[in-house]
Amino acid sequence: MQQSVKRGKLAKIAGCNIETIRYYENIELLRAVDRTSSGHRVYSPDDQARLRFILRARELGFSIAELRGLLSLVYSNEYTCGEVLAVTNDHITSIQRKISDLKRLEHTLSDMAQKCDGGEVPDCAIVDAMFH
Amino acid sequence: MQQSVKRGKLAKIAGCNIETIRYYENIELLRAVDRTSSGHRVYSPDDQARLRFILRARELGFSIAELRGLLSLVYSNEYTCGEVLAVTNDHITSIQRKISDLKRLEHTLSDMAQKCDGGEVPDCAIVDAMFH
DNA sequence: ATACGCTCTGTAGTAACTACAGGAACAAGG
DNA sequence: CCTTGTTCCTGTAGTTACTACAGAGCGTAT
Repeated sequence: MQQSVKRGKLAKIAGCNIETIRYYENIELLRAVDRTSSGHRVYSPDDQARLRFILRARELGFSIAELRGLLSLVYSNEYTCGEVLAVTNDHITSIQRKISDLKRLEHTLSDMAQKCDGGEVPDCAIVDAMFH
Repeated sequence: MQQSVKRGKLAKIAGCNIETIRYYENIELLRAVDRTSSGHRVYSPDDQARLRFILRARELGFSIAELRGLLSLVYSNEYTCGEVLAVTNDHITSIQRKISDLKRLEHTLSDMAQKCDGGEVPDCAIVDAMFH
């Protein structure tokens, strides 16, 4: 009971929106935590750690589906370093793919922008390119 | 009437899902096109060009909000090259920001993965890092 | 005439939250 | 003890850009 907090305070210390916590409970990323007699949620230090883990993984771009896999590994108390590494490497690959897609996009757009003189006339290489 | 098509065929030649076209009509990116007497939509070559423009801009990563601005410029018949270039440059900037965010993420993850030996033991640098 | 495929409509689902409304509970001041 | 203000509860709807489905009507080929 020492470091228990309610939802508002947890949101503040964890650095997320208060509604996000309820959302994570709804989709069962967080367990249905203990309540006071009047129904207010009470988060133990363990609950707080799990939320921090979730938020950190989300910051690192893991989807909630990926995260579910990660959490069940970690909380099974039977995970191996290799299993976690595999999930992480998959994720790195998908980030690299996104980066190269965006770079290609940037190139295309920069090329288009360069052909455009930015003048006052309604004859624009960008528009032409978009119409093909 | 020469090159008019219905929704299914338009989707096929434009390379999008048939429902996407109706969606664009709902949100008023595409106008409510002419109908046959029985209510089937009929797309003129102009309608087809506008759809291609929209799909191409979406491929280039313009959001629908940005696209709306672009379309009203282009279809006002009063746009200048400079105006289009400004929208495009904003968009390039936002893509560059996304790229650098993703690169930072990739670095963090790669660092974590490198510290992890991928072994069979349940003691993982990645998990440690996620718990802080 | 019948079968098959395309089109119509409205509605609900996707991801990952965020926001709001209406009501109960808690904490502090007078 | 009462009032006020903040926090909490619930359910529901909105966000972005689509996609999917159900049930009905229409078009065409045999």
